[in-house]
Amino acid sequence: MEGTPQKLQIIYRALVAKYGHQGWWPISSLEIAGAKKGYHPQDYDYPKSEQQKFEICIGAILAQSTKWDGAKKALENLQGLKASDPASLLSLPEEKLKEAIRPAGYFNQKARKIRDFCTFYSTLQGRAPARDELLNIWGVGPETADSILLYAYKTPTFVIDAYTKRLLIRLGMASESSTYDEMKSLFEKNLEQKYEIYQEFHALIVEDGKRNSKQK
DNA sequence: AGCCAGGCTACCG
DNA sequence: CGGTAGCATGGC
Repeated sequence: MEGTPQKLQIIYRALVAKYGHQGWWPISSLEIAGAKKGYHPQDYDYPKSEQQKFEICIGAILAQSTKWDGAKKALENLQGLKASDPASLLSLPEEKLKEAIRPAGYFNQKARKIRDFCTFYSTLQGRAPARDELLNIWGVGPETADSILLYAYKTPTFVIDAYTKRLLIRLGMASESSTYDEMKSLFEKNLEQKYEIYQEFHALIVEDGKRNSKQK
């Protein structure tokens, strides 16, 4: 794979040129402060607080197979209930939790996922989770685990989602049968292993994917 | 009015 | 293993 590194770097630069720096992961407190949609372009220091870090984790679960707006509304509802930390979430009655996260869809499953995640998160005592630990949580698969590691913990692990797979197939760099880990290592082996680049690249791919699916 | 979102689990052969 | 139904809401 001689041309692969250059290919990915060229795509990356082209996407930055086309859409500009994205500033993922969106953070609700920034939106309140006036940042566009809660994004923070070219500031890679987020999350800057424990609360923001936790919000990214829950947001990653809520955003599974759903539009971000729905996940965002769910996060806002939880904040309205003052349930933005593991202990508060765990003490929330089951029905209250489901009602709050309803806009994110799959609320029965996601309620369990959030509860299980909170239980795990509480055992961390502030340390970063290992990827395998995340994957052992019910409801956390590879994309959610990598999103949490990349955006909440600044770990240089690449996130593969449906848009990424479509892009790679379109570029002839993957096939329908390519596995998650194959595609993930394609990026990780051919790019500088910097979390800033991984964060930006994934966000750009999603932006590109959304626009392409809209116009067609 | 259907289709599909920034997936994952369970269960099938 | 690979393939797929089921999960649910909301916007277009």
